[in-house]
Amino acid sequence: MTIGSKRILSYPSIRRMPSYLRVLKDLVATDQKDVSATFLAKALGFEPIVVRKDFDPLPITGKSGVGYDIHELIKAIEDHLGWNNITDAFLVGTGNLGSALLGYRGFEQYGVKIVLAFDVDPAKTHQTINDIHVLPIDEFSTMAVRMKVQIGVLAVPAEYAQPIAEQMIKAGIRAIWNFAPVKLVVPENVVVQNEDLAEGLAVLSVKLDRLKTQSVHPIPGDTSPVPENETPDTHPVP
Amino acid sequence: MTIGSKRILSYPSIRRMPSYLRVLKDLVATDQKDVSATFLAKALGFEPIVVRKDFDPLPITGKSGVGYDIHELIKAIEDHLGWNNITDAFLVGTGNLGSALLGYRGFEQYGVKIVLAFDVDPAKTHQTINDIHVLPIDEFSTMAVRMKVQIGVLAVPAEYAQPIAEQMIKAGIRAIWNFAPVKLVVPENVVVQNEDLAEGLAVLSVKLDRLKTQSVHPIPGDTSPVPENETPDTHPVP
DNA sequence: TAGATATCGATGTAAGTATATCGATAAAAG
DNA sequence: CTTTTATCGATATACTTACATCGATATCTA
Ligand SMILES: NC(=O)c1ccc[n+]([C@@H]2O[C@H](COP(=O)([O-])OP(=O)(O)OC[C@H]3O[C@@H](n4cnc5c(N)ncnc54)[C@H](O)[C@@H]3O)[C@@H](O)[C@H]2O)c1
Ligand SMILES: NC(=O)c1ccc[n+]([C@@H]2O[C@H](COP(=O)([O-])OP(=O)(O)OC[C@H]3O[C@@H](n4cnc5c(N)ncnc54)[C@H](O)[C@@H]3O)[C@@H](O)[C@H]2O)c1
Repeated sequence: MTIGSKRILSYPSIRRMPSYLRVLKDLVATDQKDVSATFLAKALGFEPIVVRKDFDPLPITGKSGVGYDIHELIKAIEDHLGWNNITDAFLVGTGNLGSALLGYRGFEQYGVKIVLAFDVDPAKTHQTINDIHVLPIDEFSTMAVRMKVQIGVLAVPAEYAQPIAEQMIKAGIRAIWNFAPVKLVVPENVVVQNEDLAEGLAVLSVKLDRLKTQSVHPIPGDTSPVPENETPDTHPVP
Repeated sequence: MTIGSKRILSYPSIRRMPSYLRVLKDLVATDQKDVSATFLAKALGFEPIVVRKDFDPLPITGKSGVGYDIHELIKAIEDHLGWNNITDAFLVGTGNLGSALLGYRGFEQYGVKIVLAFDVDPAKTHQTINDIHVLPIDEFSTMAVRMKVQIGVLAVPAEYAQPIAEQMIKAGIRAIWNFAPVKLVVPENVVVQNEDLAEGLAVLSVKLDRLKTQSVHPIPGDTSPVPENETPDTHPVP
């Protein structure tokens, strides 16, 4: 059973990688050279076993009794996610959410940089938000083709999401980060990642409900102070 | 094996519920009375089996050859999620993301209404965003206690997330929707839902990478037009 | 140097999800 | 009224993910 040894991260693993990166990058400032799975687990609220499993497919190896080399680990993760060289992205829809995204400097840490934005509303175009120019949507295709941009961020109202997605794809976009609560219909050679905030809200509601109903039967001699409470995410390979 | 029949939705199911709700509410406008799992599956890109499994724990039943009663289904979902009577929430941090969330009218559809916001920056307080008042953070506790608010939305910079969370909890907050990329340490009787956009970005990166490398070996006689491309989320009960 | 402690990596188990199959039922079509 | 089609619901299977155990190895301490 050694055929094609598993060098592919599962989606749950992939989702945890940004968290690891954050902690690891904080550690770089320290004089530490190595970090243990136990340490990362505690910092992030996972189980140490999960951490080691997550790193298992990466082309690195930890040392017993020591842990993983921090720099090696960071490099391995960034390599796997393709975050070493930052990829340019275009954003469409500079409304509430779109301009929040533009105002966020954090994405560059994750390999993506929004370099141009577009909107249909003349009141919003021909200005800059956080140093990013906002152009009329008509110029999207020209610019996308010229700059060979492959990632598009979709932050328009639901009813315009599909047509804008199609326009993106025609202009060469291969990956769409979709914030509109709509299932986009796209060709096979285009990937979509839907970001639906309502999912998290639904989970929160249910957790709160279940918390209340279960606390009707309180744990006998328990007044422990500071545990945790997380909700993860998983998924099979499409 | 009928002891305590499974009336509990899995987390993946819970995450799909908002999508169902959206489609169902659109259907209400129609004159349709029933909807089949097949229809919902097609509309959302799931498998019909998944849809039926998702509805199985709900206290409703579909009719063979017909489907589910739309109104019954909506009610069952909203009941389960506790979204029938809207719950008030407070938001802290009216920066880029926070004000985007305030500008969004959609959350009420999911049982949560942000009724007050708070910030530490005097330049941002004592104004309204989308008709929601922004107060100084010092007033949080008083207002939370007075209004018996149980849900807090955290949209402050990472370094302030933990202290603000603690302040929320002292004021009676039981559920925190956390947008800061930080693991919050909270007591057992408080639930946290972390919303980490980087997760989705990580998934998108990998999907794009895998798309490119696999397309080196194109599927032989395949030029099918409009398939799909989704990435779901799952998780075990804490 | 010897012993205690921490940690990895491999292997195995359990839990949770997704998917397939099939009989029964309801509506529509002939 | 009979046949066809669509659909649910139950059961079974496969797959993915999380979790547990244990031996081996490295570091630290006495
Ligand atoms: N704001 C939030 O917190 C939030 C939360 C969850 C989901 N969403 C989703 O994100 C999307 C955007 O939300 P928002 O609150 O920013 O809405 P918004 O109305 O504030 O912004 C939408 C922007 O898209 C622009 N636009 C409209 N049609 C366009 C077109 N054809 N081409 C280019 N630009 C166009 C508008 O001019 C506007 O600037 C929506 O689909 C919404 O459902 C938003
Ligand atoms: N903007 C995005 O697109 C985005 C994306 C992902 C994650 N986030 C996360 O969301 C959080 C907010 O991001 P942002 O872009 O809105 O940042 P921001 O700096 O624009 O806004 C932060 C707000 O919090 C306020 N604040 C600071 N300390 C406070 C305190 N002690 N009490 C009350 N208010 C306080 C500030 O005054 C400011 O208004 C951050 O943790 C960020 O990492 C943002």
